Amino acid sequence: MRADAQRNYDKIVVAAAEVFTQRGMDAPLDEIATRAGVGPGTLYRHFATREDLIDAIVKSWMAQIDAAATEAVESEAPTREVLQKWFATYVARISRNRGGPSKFATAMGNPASPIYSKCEVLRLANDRVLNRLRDAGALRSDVNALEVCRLIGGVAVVADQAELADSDIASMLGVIVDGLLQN
Amino acid sequence: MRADAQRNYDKIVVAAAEVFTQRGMDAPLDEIATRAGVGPGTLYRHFATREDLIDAIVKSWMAQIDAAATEAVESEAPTREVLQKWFATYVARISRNRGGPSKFATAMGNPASPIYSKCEVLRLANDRVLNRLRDAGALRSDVNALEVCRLIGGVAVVADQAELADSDIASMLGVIVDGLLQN
DNA sequence: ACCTGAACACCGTTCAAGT
DNA sequence: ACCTGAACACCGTTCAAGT
Repeated sequence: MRADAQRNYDKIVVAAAEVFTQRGMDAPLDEIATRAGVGPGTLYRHFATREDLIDAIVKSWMAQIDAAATEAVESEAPTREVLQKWFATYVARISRNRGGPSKFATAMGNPASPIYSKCEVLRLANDRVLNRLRDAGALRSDVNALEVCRLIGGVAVVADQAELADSDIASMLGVIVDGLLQN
Repeated sequence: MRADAQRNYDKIVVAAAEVFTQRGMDAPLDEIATRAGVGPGTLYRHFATREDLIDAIVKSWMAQIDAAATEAVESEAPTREVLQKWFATYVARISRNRGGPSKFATAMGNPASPIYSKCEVLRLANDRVLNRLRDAGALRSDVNALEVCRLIGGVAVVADQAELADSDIASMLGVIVDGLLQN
């Protein structure tokens, strides 16, 4: 990539992170271009769709998700608490920007989506945690990581749209945790 | 209301029901006005916001929800099956139009929303079913109807956005059902 | 090869003019 | 009192002209 193109690309990503944080992931792309100091055409040259831009933004979120999953896998706390904490962290991470949970929900399990690879990271992180419980014989047998991503994603979407408090999220997650454990 | 106004109101509601069914609840209002044979200003005179229009449309859905709740309350089938079937019906009803689940999720528990009264109908229907289980001692104690509306609503939103099959919805609901029953 | 910004399209919303 | 439809605003998207 040419030096000036690389510079513009970086400026757009920085501006998008700021605008998405302030106004949510459905914010006008125009505002991002303006803040980055480039024309709208330049934004479109680098990111053909809004989702391509989102993909670049959430890239940096994934390491934190993986770290949280690792912590859950290695934790020696009771299974229930481990799961509850992991889900709470998961929701918090994908809810960093308003409108974000909905983007993940739409892309989850859809290989055609520009952010599909990020959804795969989420799914694999969940899979690691679930496998740890499965080995311990604590998990119900008819459930897979994709399904769990969707269940927890649903909580995140609703919490995002209705602007729920953490305590509301926690009790909703509690129901799902209990539904996943035992028998 | 003047006779011509009433006629236009009715035409708009009929047209909206058709357009929402075909194109979802985020369809252009302009298309509804055109199909109803009225100007855009007339639509705005009768329905100040999109949600006011949605409120008029979903009004006719509520009787079906109530009927399903009554059937669940009076059913003599095992609790698990009763809950599972009730939730499946609930999701199907609020998912009749694409984009619908998200509207309910946003309005649920928000008295300022134009469709709040319809959300209350949903909540009370859920409350009736849950009380039946509570009396039987089958329900966990720390959960209320609003929370359940949100949990099931989350499933509906995700299913709607990812265009999930009924079988996928059923297994997600199964986890929640198990999480709600016993202890 | 990349950038700019004018231009177009689409759609929500308002309001002056009409009945 | 109600309706019409032109007009405006906003925003996504493209593309001819420039470097």
